[in-house]
Amino acid sequence: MPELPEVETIVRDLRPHLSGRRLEAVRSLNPLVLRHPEPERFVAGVTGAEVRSVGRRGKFIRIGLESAELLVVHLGMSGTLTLEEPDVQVRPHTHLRLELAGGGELRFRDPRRFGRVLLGSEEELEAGGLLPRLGPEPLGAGFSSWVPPETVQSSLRTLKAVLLDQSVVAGCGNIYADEACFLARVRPTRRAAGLRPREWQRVVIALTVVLREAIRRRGTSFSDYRDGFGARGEAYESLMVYGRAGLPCVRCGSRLRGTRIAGRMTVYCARCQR
DNA sequence: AACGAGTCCTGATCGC
DNA sequence: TGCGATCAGGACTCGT
Repeated sequence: MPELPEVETIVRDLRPHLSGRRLEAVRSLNPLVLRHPEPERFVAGVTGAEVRSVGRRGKFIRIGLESAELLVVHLGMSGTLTLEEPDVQVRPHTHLRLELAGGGELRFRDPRRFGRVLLGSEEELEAGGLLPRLGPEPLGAGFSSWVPPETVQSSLRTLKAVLLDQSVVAGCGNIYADEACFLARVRPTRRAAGLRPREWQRVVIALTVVLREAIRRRGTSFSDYRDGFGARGEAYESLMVYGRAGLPCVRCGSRLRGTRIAGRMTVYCARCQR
């Protein structure tokens, strides 16, 4: 599932190929994935526009157009955004195809259709409540000294639930929340309010470490994720806890426990994480 | 207000 | 072998 490292990898892959290029035509569009605006306006707004920037905020891909509008893509659970040669066969569940001037095609594919596409100015999208408010970027400057807000420090929620809350920290999903908790040696089932300052500090540092390492490995290909060119990432092999319930802890060898927090599969080591 | 639960959706996997 | 049931989960909506 695409989280911050996967989205960042895609953005880095696409940026040099999209920047300065013109979006010639919308070759196909499934209205079901288009959250805003109406299809007619979307096509009119995209057609002929030059790409000025390719960026990311949390798990949102933001493609800036010369019109100052943003083409925003969220990959949901199973989404991919790839650059393809036009003659490469279009796979099922491809919901958006943007033809690039000078060859190539940007394709958004998403079998489970949890992803979505939006177009509009930042102000327009925010005013319409189409972009959720997001917490700080874990890889942004100064995050290593980040202290969770009072609302979190007094929250009855679990640490895991807090890490998954995009309004608290942007970009963390189920995989890296578990990985960060393991590296920080803090149990994800703990109440957020109960964490001591030094434990918070460990979690914060651990989160940046696991995210950076995953980016270095070009993302985790668990099932659907692919980079900007359709290739798999190799971070899956280096996961310490996610998907490893019942298997030995890489640190102490005891059996990793699997449980469910906030509806999400959660894996931790009861011996290493307190 | 804040939090849990339900919802959407398809493909992989499992058991009979 | 084949088919139905189950599971996975990001972010949104809806109750409590």
